[in-house]
Amino acid sequence: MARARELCAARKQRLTPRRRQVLEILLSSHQPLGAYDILAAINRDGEEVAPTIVYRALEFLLQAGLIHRIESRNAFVSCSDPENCAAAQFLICQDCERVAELAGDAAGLLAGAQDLGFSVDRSVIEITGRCAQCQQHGR
Amino acid sequence: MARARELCAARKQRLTPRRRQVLEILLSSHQPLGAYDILAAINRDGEEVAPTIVYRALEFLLQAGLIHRIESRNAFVSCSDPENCAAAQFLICQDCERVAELAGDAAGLLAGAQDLGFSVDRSVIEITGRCAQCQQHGR
DNA sequence: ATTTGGCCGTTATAATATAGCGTCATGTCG
DNA sequence: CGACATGACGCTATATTATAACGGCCAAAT
Repeated sequence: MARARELCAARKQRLTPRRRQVLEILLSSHQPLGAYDILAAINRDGEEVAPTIVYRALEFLLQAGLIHRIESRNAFVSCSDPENCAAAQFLICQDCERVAELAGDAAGLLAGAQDLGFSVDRSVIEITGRCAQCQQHGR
Repeated sequence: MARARELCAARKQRLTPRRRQVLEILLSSHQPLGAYDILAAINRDGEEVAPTIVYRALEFLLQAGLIHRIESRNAFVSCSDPENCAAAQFLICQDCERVAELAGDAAGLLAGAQDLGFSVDRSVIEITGRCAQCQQHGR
């Protein structure tokens, strides 16, 4: 969160209270949340806010690289390394629903795309399965 | 399409007329289609069918490995190599909307996940950007 | 002080997806 | 053959996810 502030300040982007609130909710969740989960979290605090508000904050946080969208889940998760989050990869456990973010450059994948003359803008790498822990526990 | 029939026959899966129809629509589109696009294509032929019908056919085709879902687009596309489609990768052009499917095993990515004790079920690899052609044409 | 641009809030609606139930077809087994 | 099980289909309804369009407010720049 402190880093998020610094990053935004450095880039002259405004990390407004609303945006902070949404980021805070995502940071303190240890699993991905849907937009309407975030909405519910806000409204649980007594506010009565519309979806569009949440989506706008999410859009900002996404473009700022502070969060990621898990496409295969329609969900959002805070980025573990905002300074350096160009090409994140996720391991998503079907059982415990936890998401691990792998850093690193997707090996040669993006390079391969660029070899084909393709100019990469954004990559989505999501691997679904069962984590080691859930396999052990036979869940 | 012929191969789809063979595959289903070999596996004792029923490629019913409805499923064939949906697959046919996807095969003859050279870009990904949303479920409601497919629905519209069916209804254009004079039928009056509900979304649920399309989603059911899509679900079957997905699990049969005959089509893929493009998660970042909520869209579906026929698989270019159904015999061998465990881990597809897509290059998605923002300008022309075309999707190229790369075969191959995602380099060491999946192996890397497995090294962590993660048992892989399904992988989504979608790279968005601009294809060589669209870059040239300055679109 | 005025303008400008960005953010917020409101209302409404669009787009995507699923639930639940009854029926009919197909295949199985006595 | 007939009874039954299974899976596919179709219908109605509804849930979930996401965006459009407009106006007000406030902070920063002029």
